[in-house]
Amino acid sequence: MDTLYIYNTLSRKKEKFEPITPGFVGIYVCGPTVYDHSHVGHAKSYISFDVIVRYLRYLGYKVKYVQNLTDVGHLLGDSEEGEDKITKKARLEKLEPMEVAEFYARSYFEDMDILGNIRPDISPRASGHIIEQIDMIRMLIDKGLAYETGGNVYFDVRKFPEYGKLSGRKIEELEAGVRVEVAEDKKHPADFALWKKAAPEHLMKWNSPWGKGYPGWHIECSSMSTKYLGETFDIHGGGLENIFPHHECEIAQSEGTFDKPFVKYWMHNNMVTVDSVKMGKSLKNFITIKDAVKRYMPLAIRYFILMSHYRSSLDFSEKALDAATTGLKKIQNFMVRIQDAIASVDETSRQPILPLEKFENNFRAAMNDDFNTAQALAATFDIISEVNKILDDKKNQPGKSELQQLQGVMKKTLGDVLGLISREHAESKTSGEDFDHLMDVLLDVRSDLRKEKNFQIADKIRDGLGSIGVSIKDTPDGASWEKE
RNA sequence: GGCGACGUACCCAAGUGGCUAAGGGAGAGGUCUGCAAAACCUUUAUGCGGCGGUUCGAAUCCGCCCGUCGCCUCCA
Repeated sequence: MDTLYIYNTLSRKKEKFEPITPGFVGIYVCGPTVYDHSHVGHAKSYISFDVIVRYLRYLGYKVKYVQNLTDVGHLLGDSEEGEDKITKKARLEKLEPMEVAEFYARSYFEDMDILGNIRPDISPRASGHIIEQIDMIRMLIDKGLAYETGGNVYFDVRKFPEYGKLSGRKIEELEAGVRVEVAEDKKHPADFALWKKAAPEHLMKWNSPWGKGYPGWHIECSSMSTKYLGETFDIHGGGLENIFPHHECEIAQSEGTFDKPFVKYWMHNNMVTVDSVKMGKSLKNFITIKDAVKRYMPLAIRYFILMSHYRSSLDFSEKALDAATTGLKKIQNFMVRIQDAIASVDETSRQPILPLEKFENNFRAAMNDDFNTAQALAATFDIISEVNKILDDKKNQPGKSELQQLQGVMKKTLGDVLGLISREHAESKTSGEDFDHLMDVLLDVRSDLRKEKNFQIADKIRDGLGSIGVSIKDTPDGASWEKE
C-alpha cells in the first residue's frame, strides 16, 4: 500500500497516515446547518472530503464516513435571547422548525448528489441524538469539567489545561479582545455552553436534567462522532473557520469525557472567495449550488474545485468557471475518443505503447501528498495529451485490450477517485439502444449526403442535432456523436 | 489587540532547497478539414510582492517592509 501523507492541523505538519486499526478508517466531517440552500463554498468543503474518502477507498481502506446534519438550530447574533437560525427561518416562512430543517436537508442532499458526491455512510441528525448529548454533558458535570447554573451548563475551560492546543490559542489571551458580550453566569469568559435554557417562546427545546432547553453549539459533534466512530477515531474534517472555537471545544468535551485522544488527524479545507473575500451568508456574496448548476455543468464546478488544493483558498469567478467548463470538456472528449477507438480498433496483440503505468504512478504520488488534486489533474492532462498524440499517429495504434486497460485506469482515477466522469462518459455515450440505432441511421444518411457534397442538408442535420444537445464531430474515420 | 494564512504569466492554479518554474483557460500563428468541432504542433514568467541575509545553490529557509485575506460570534 502506498504511503499517504496528510497535513494535520494539530501538528501543523504533513504526517504519514497510519490508521488506528490497520485497513480501516473512521472519518467525521462537520456537516451543514440545514436552514438555507448550500452555496459554492459548501461545495468546496464537501467535494474535498468526498474525494478524500474516495481516495482512501481507492487505496483499499474500508472507510466509515460520518457527516452530521445540524438541525437543532443555534443562537443568532450575540443576544442570549436570540432566536436560533432554524426558528428564525421557520417564523419567516411560517413553517414548523422541523419542516424547515427537513426541507433544507433534502436540498442539501440534492445538491451533493448533483455535484457527484457519494453520500456519507451515516448522516446523523443532532435532533435525533439529544439523549446522547445529555449523557455526555452529565458525564462532564460528574467529572467536574462542567457546571450548571440556572438551567445553563457550561464547560469549565480552566479545568482542561490542553484547551487551545488545536488553534494555538491560550485561555488567558481569550479574555482580551473578545467581541462578544460575556454571559454573566460564566465562571470564565472562554467557558462555552453545553446546554442552554430555553426561553418560553423558544420552539426547539427538549427536557433535560437541567430543565427545558437545547444543546450547545459543539456537543453534537462530540457525541455523534464518538458514538459512531469510537472514542478515538482517525480523521475529523471541516472548514478551517471551525478550528476555533468549534473543533477546539469538541476536543475539550470529548477528551474530557473519555480521557483519551479524540482524533488522530485533523483536516481543514480552505474557503471559496469572491474577489478574494470569503464567500458567505453574511456578506451576501454567495452563489447557491442550485443557481450555479443552472449556469455551469455540475461537474465543471467539481473540476473547478479540484483544480486547487483543498487547503488553498479558491477564487470564484465567471472566467474561472468558464475555463473549468472547457477543461472538463477536454476530459470528456477524451473519454469519448477512447470509447470510439475501442469500438473501431480490431483486436490485435500489439506491444503496449500507452504510458499507463507512468500516469498511475504520477496520479498516486500527487494524491499521496496530502490529496493534491491539482497535481493529479495535471498528471491526467499529461496522459490525455500523450494518448491523443498516439491516436493521431495512424502508423502506430494501440491494441484494443490496451485501450480497454486505459479506459479502466481512467475510470478508476478520474472516475472513482475524482468523480469527474459522468455515467454517460464512463460506460458509453449512449442513452438507450433505440437512441443509438436512431443516431446510426441518421449519421449514415448524413454521411451519404456529404459524399454527394450536399453540405447544406448535412449541416442542417448537424445543427438540428446540436440544438437538442447532440454534438457531431466529423473525423477521418467517420462521424462521432456525443450527447450533452 | 491575539492567533493564522496568502502574494507564481493576461486569468485560474501546482510547486516549499538543486534538471530547461506543472497543468488548465485565454491570446497569436500553423497542421488537418467542404465548413464546423475535436485533436496535434509552435508561441506567451532569465523570473515567482519588495529589499536584505543564510547557502556552492532559494519561488522555496531567515529577517524586515508592502499588500490581501481568514479566525477570535453561528459559519464549509
